[in-house]
Amino acid sequence: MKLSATEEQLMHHLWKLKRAYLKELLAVLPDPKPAKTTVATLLKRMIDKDMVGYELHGNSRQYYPKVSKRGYFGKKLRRMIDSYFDASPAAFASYFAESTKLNRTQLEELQEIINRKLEEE
Amino acid sequence: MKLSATEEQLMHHLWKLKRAYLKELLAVLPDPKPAKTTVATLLKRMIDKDMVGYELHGNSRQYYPKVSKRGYFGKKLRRMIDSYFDASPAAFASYFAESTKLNRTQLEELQEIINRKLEEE
DNA sequence: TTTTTAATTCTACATTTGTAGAACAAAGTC
DNA sequence: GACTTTGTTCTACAAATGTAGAATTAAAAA
Repeated sequence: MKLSATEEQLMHHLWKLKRAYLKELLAVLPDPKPAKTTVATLLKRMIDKDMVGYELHGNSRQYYPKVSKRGYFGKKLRRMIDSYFDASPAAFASYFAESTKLNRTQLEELQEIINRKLEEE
Repeated sequence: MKLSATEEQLMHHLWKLKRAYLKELLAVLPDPKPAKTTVATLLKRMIDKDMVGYELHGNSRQYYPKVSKRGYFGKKLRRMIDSYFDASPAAFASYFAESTKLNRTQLEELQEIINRKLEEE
């Protein structure tokens, strides 16, 4: 299932807070803040999409993400690699490595990670 | 500017064909093919968004992408890195390297690319 | 217990997206 | 010249998205 752009924004806050009441979410939203009913509507839709769950505390709900940020991102990235790199992570990796401006330290760190993976086998 | 999901699909075909008449686009679309007016509508919207241009040949138009696939993808990826990795390409790179299953050869190729970049300075 | 606060549900409406019929036009074919 | 192909524009409409007021409720505070 996919979140709309605005829903995804909200999800980012929820991922950060881990669990939050409506009020707490509203508190962290940047100005101009939407109406509370707007956020409530979004949350309801996200629940319908099974991306958010909640726990009842008294009469109100403490919301939490039902998908991890990593998991959600991973799927998103995979879809992108499928359509833009013909499903080849290696092709994507080489594009990324070529195109991104990483500094020496960052490149060396990457090298480290790859070395570790190579040994790991 | 951003394309909707369906518009993006169509764009992929246009990127592949480079330039195409409506008919040619329809020809490559997978079954079940949409009505020609559907594609025409999408193209018009993409033109409004300045993502597609055309050249008049007789009474009809030869459409072409006004953004490159790489360019469009690059922006998309950057936005994702901004929101999921706090704008740190290095953080993303390390997530990717950790999480993706590349085989030995692919890892070695990556290593190659990184080495080249390191020397390049 | 009256009032306030925080939340929830319902309803509503504008915009964007996905999809396509109807109508019309030009260009090529018979 | 009549017919077919290809394309374009207009109009339309359902679904999804972005946004929020009104009404209602329950808990908390005074």
